[in-house]
Amino acid sequence: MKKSLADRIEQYLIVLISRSEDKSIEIQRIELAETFACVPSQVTYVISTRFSEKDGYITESRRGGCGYVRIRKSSSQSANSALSTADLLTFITELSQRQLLSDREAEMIKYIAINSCADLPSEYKVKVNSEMAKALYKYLQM
Amino acid sequence: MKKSLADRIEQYLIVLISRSEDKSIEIQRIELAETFACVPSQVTYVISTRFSEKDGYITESRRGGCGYVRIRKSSSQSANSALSTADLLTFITELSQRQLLSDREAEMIKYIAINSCADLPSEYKVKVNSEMAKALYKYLQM
DNA sequence: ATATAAAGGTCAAATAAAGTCAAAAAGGGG
DNA sequence: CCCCTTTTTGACTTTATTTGACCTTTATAT
Repeated sequence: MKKSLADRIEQYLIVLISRSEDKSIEIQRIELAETFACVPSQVTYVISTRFSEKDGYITESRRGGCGYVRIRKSSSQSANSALSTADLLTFITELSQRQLLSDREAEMIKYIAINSCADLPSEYKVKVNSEMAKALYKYLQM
Repeated sequence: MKKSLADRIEQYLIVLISRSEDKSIEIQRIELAETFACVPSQVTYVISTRFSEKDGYITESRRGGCGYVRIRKSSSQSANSALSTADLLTFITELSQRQLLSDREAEMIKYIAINSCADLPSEYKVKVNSEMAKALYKYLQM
């Protein structure tokens, strides 16, 4: 499947969020646009179509000099039932840091996590993500 | 009996599906129409008359830039999708036999596969399974 | 204070697909 | 030949993405 530019930017941001300490990132719209060689409003488009409140994210921004866009995983729901893809990736990274997963295993499972529910309706996506985390956790306990 | 255009397109798609790793293909309607030198809606016609749910297929699509039509052979009709999950497990076993996965990796991924979509509506379960197979396959190619 | 530069925001147009629907054409059986 | 079903076509609709022109906000230099 050929990925659209919007899809690629989305994945990039998801990975960044998952790698972040506190499940939140701060980017510069212009910089990201340069990275992907596109117009800045493309970034705005991606954020508004894929990182909305409905998708479980909260965004803030500031204009002017030293402006930024912050995307944060809204933690309200992350307790038990719903896990964003970024959360799941973070979780996998943690397992790897605790040496419960090898680097290769972590990478592979991340790849699976990103792709296997990529275009599921978001209420199911968060569910699969959280089940996947649970399964992984349980498997490694045994 | 002369074969109609619709028949030829049907055959073509059936071959593509049968050759695919996970019994699912993703096409671009316009592209296929060009291949057969016909109007795009001819493709829609073929899909709706020969690849319907009743025929044992599930289709999804997306409009707009980088749009696609995905056709998937649904491995079990409505009852339960144990078979489809079984297919995925078989596939994972094969990867392990071909030494693309270690024993531990195969076991772990099987465990995840079984649990992560256990109580999803079956049309989505089948889909996650097939995406998972596809992701695995693609990851190991890299 | 004010001006200016440096962000980000908005919105609509352009482009790229796919879907719908009904009319026209083509077959096939009686 | 006539009627019915299937196929073929194309005009129009809907949805998604990409691009760019113009607007607003904020920090900083004068």
